[in-house]
Amino acid sequence: MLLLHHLQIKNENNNKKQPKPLPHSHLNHYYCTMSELITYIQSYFGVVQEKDVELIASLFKKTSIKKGEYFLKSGKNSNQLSFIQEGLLRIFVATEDKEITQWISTKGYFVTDLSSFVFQTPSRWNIQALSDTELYTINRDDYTKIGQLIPAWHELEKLFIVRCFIILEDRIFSHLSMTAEERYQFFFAHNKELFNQVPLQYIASMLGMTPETFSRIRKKQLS
Amino acid sequence: MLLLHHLQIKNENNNKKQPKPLPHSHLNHYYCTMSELITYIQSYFGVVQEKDVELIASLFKKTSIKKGEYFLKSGKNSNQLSFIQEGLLRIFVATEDKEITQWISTKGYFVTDLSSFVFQTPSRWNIQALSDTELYTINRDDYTKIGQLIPAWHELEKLFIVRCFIILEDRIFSHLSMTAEERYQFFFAHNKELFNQVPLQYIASMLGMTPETFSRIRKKQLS
DNA sequence: CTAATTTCTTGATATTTATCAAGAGCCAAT
DNA sequence: ATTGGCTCTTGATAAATATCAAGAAATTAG
Repeated sequence: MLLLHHLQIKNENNNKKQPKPLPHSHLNHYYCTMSELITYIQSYFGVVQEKDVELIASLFKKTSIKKGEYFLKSGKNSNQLSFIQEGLLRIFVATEDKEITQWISTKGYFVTDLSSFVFQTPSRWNIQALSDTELYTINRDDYTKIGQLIPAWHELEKLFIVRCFIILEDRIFSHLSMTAEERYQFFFAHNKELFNQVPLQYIASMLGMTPETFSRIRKKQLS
Repeated sequence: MLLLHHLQIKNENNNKKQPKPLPHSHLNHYYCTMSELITYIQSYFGVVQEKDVELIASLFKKTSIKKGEYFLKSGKNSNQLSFIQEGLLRIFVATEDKEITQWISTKGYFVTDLSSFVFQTPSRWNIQALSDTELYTINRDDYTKIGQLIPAWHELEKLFIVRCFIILEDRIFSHLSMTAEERYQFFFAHNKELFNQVPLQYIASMLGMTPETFSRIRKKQLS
């Protein structure tokens, strides 16, 4: 029941066909959303088996963390994958002298350290709540069960991760081909809402510039 | 037979166990090597089934392309995945005024536009041979067969792609946290050989700097 | 081997971005 | 409402990197 609201099941697309990728959205996704996932599941299985969706949904438990608390600390193993129902999480690395924000995950996205979750290695990132956050969380053992119970799951999962891979390729490309100002503009065009919700210094870091540079570019854009 | 030389099958590790990730090698891989793949297959299946390896190997056909020829042109769909037996391929984007090199794939690596290969969308990259290159190539239909014939293949494939994902995460992080000089040093430390093999301007582009900046940093390092 | 072409280096200069420092604005807790 | 602590802005300056132009070195083609 938990997730059915988000799952948006529609019994269309009766034939099993190759999933289409979403429009190629440079830079504006990272971890992927539940509705994206479901679009995949639908197009992949044809009709989503109601019982399978129920099964998957039942394995996610509602959890929450308060602003400032950590979802994951670097060095720890990640044993959970969460869907953000409401709230914001910042993924960052603390170096000697400063923090580098790798990404900010918002409502509707999945979050985990994929590396740590999959391979059970120490997490490279800290993940901290920027606001009180509600999650639907599945632990690693339960997640493994999905693969055992739904034969085509791994194939689907692969497609999902490839999409994330592509998004990262694009993000690298943005650093090879765009100036700080261009990265700002692009990101702003696709993520306006975020600018009112989180400290701008984190967005600056995520885009690879200092808060001062960010502030100056921002001023220029507003005028 | 084709690939058995590379596959380096060893009938050790008799129990099926969780594959360990390779040491976390920031920035120095992108597409992954056959031996890495096989390490995975081995640890994943426990003992590699000789017949399965034969099967996989038999689907790869030896092909070659001459220096300057294209393995893939942007806009075309990628229908092949290749293992580089010998040679060098440059993955790049041609913009109005310049070319941006996204990566250089060397002997021992797989190469394709993953996005295009998996989703059959137009390739975003050009892939061109920097030298006469020998490949073992599998087409998309045959690749699909592997998944049909070896049930655990998709799970394994997922792990492989997650590894590639992690490498990209690190590469992004290098742009958020390192200067051009630091990126040069890091890359040089891990890829010395490449500096004698390809035009340095391509490495410069790949690291996100101009050839002039690259040249000056290089001079500084040598002295 | 030689000429043509491409690649690399170097210098001068411009632009972009970072750093440091100070103050202003904004929130949140008392 | 007031205080304290963040966060953001702004200015002055420094450092990093890009651009443009020319020539040197290396490579390739004939």
